[in-house]
Amino acid sequence: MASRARIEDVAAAAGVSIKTVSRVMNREPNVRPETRDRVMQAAEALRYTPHVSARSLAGSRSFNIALVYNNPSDNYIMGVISGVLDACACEQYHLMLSPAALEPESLLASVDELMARSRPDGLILTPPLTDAPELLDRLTGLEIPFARISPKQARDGVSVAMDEPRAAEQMVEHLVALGHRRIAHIVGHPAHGASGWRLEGYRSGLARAGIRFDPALVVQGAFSFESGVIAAKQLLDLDPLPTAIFAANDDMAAGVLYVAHERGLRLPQDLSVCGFDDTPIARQLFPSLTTIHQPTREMGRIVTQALLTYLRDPRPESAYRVAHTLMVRQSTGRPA
Amino acid sequence: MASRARIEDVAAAAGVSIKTVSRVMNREPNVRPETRDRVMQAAEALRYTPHVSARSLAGSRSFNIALVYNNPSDNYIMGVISGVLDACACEQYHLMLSPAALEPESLLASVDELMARSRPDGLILTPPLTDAPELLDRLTGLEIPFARISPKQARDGVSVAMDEPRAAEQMVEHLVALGHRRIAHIVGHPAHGASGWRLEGYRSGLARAGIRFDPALVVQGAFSFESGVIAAKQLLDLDPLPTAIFAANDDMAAGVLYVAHERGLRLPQDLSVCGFDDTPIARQLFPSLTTIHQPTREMGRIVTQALLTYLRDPRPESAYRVAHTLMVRQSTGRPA
DNA sequence: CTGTTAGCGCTTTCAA
DNA sequence: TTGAAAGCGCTAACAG
Repeated sequence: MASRARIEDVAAAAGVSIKTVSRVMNREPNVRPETRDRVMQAAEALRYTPHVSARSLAGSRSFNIALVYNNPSDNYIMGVISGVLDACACEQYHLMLSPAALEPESLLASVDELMARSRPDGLILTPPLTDAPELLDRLTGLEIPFARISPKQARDGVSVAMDEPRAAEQMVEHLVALGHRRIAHIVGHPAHGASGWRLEGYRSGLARAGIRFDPALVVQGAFSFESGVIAAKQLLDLDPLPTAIFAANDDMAAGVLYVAHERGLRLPQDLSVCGFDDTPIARQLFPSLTTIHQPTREMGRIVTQALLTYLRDPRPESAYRVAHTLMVRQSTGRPA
Repeated sequence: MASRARIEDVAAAAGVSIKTVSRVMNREPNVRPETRDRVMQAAEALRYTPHVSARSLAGSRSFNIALVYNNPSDNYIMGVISGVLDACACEQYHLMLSPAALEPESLLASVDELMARSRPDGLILTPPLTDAPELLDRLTGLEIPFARISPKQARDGVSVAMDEPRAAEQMVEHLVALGHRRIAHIVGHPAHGASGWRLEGYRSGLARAGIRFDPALVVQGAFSFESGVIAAKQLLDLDPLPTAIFAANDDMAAGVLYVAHERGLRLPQDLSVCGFDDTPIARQLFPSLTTIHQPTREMGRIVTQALLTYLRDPRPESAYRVAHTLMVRQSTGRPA
């Protein structure tokens, strides 16, 4: 590979000093438009790309942001990653991946390691790390900016979230409209804010339909397929059976479908099932799953844009909200 | 954050020159063990971590490797990523993600962009990019080292793969042992080497069992759920029906299950179905899917270790092989 | 609005 | 086996 053009080559070609080139490349003010154009042309002609390490060393920022995650769902993380990369591409930032443990000790250890090695300019936290108090305290202490996806507890700083209670409520409304009254709910993992919000939406959905809340119809799960299987067995041992089961995510809903099939129930005639998130599995199950679409990629993109903006110009408030969509498929229908 | 220790701090603490510290940190020879120990202790005491940008600028390597991917399966990519990160962590390398298009023009454009911005020291290619001729030619021209996961066509350089034909053959053996003779196959996407290997294994499995190859039982798919649905409909319109369908991946097998359920077939009594890859969906479908486990994380780890080794000491040959596992679950059984 | 100078923290080259 | 000096390519602080 022919050695790349350097800033001084561009400066020479444009007949200016390297500092002026630097100004243009960094979109700093105080450059005459005419000069700017000349520099831009020279840069393009030489196919000049600033050397990240040199910028980083001289400017003491790394142009890295890190995504700290601990989430069993590959689809969720890949969605977020795609969005983060979309936003990074626009601003010449790079993404560092940082899988982390949940236990405070090793979580903090891996974050310290990350800070030492990658020296990111900012972090993005995914649930449930988004609400890990030790982590938030550490980052605050380090004075490193971070952005949070779907945080349970509000704080100053950058965040993005769906209106999860409302989405869950709409799911219940959908079931009620089909004629269901005996609607069960499988709660998600307690560490995730989403579990509480979805339960909350479930309850308010029932309340709005004038259906009494029945604790026997609410079972604790953990967002995993296996936890859905266990919860489904418990719910399908009830007498009378619920006519619908609303699982707090798609994986648990898959567990419900599994048990329902094992027991020979016809879906959705004998039992309606719905999930949450709209992961690819929702389309691939039989019957295909009614669920709430969570726009993970968009969330990743928005929260990253907001973080990068924040890095330039910190403002205390920037909580973004994204829209969800109810995806009605084959797993919900009128009760027999 | 208190400013981090620099190499000169370590040098001062250990009573040596910064060059000696540099030698120790880079595991270069020509340092007395005693001196080395002293430096190591000082480094540890000061919690010294070399500044990546400074190393990169001075040493003209980036300590980045890039993963170039274009693969619809989140699980596959996340598996590989996890393995790559495992290997990177050991050697202080960083991973840059580079989603790419399949069309040669934009593929090359995004790779050029990657090279300009991240200046990776090496690349890792996933299928089907692993076999994109334009890409391989470009990288060879640039003289940038790359490693290939599951390459279709052998070349010099680093690679890792499973024995896919043998795995597919074993799957057929499993079906034959259950008593199946009329075994259909859904072929994967033509751009992937895996499609050919799995078809090859299917054919040799039949041959070894003395079963005549019947072209009517082989249908083209594309590795997607939808393509599996279409192929399944075609196969299940046959008369007589096949007693088993071997899909070249799990997503297509999910499509087969879907159609089988729609048609009221009992599984596995009326039809055995099996897939390939052992993605999470294999456990979550009903009935759970017999499949071949592909160790994506291990593949990512091995190919990265090999690439990093190659960067230090290029050798023409380093093709690694990983083991697969037949996962027998509920979707295969004796034909009625 | 533009240019000059001095580093950023490390590796390299060469000398000791 | 060790060290001194000279950059790597860029930005920051200041001067014009």
